[in-house]
Amino acid sequence: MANEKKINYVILGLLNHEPLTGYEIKKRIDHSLKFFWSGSFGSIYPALEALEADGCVEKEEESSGRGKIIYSITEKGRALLREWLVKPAEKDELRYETLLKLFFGRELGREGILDHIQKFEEKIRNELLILEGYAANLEKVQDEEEHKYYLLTVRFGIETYRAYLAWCEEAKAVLQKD
Amino acid sequence: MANEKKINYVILGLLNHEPLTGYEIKKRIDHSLKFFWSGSFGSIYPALEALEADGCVEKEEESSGRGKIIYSITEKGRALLREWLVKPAEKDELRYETLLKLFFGRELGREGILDHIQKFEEKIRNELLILEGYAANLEKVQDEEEHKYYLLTVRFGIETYRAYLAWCEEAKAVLQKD
DNA sequence: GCATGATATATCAGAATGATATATTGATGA
DNA sequence: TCATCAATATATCATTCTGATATATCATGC
Repeated sequence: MANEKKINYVILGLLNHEPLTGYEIKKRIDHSLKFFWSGSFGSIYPALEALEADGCVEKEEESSGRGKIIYSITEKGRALLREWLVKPAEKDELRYETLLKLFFGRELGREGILDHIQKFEEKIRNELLILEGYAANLEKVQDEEEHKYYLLTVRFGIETYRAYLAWCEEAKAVLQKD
Repeated sequence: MANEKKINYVILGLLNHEPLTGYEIKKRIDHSLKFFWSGSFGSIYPALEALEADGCVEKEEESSGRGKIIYSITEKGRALLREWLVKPAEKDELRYETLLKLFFGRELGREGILDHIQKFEEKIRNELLILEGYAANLEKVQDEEEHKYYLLTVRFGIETYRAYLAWCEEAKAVLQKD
């Protein structure tokens, strides 16, 4: 089969912490999971419907207001989540357009490639600051057991990004010495 | 628009170095680009047909033998490649299922998470050896201008993977001290 | 001669993206 | 008071891409 709908497990994992609307799930993905996962509305909403039809999540529709739909995980959903969690990770994938352009760099030339590296470096530097902020918070507030795991993913990001920045310096040096 | 067919530029970039069949393109992606890009037959063959209809590549069909189709880039194709190369990279994305499972680690527990980290570490260790082999070769044989850029992408992989391994040690230490 | 693995092209269901459409709520400030 | 704008919220769809499968040929070793 083609990929086994990873979005389902993302949703179940997030709902396992607290009930959420589809919109809030998207926000969690874009903030907390941002550095190692992504997801769009176009996959979230249909997946929520399918999970509900399957009995893995329950919905509670707000009758008043704008009628937002709050989902929570069921015991069946939690079982499905656990089943996936114990299985070995299938795919860890890095997909960097910057590196693709760098690989074909001869056609673009030294200056163009230096531009790409420059932009990459700036983006990483900004995101590193954000990650360091997260880490500082998580190190202070260790009230929930989850935080230990959250902090480990943040630490992964920090160490990776520092390695990226070191590489940027090296790459610039290589390209600048003619 | 939904993503602008990156596979086109991968194909043009590879053909810009030498004429190739669809099958050979897939091999190049799986070996040379493996650490930062991927691509499937299901996207390569249709893309080659479309690029040919567009005049960006030319095909030469082997009349004898199994009738393999060798594609080469045209001037129009090279122009399209250059046009894309100068544009800033749109998306650099990391998508690690291992980190996703780690983030939801509370539900799985310490032992299960240590298993995932162990497997991740082994995979990275193996791939690092391969990358170091590539680097050694590329450092020796600097006969083509391309090699400078190839080496930079390999160096990126090496430094990143070393950071991953350092993180693995840290993560195991954090989880093992109860 | 024949099994096996590599080469080679092709197709397709299913998954996911990114864009767009629509409507409501809350906050700002003129 | 009320206009405006950003954030909240759900939904849909064309396009892209994956991963699997099908089919056939070529090269190699036994």
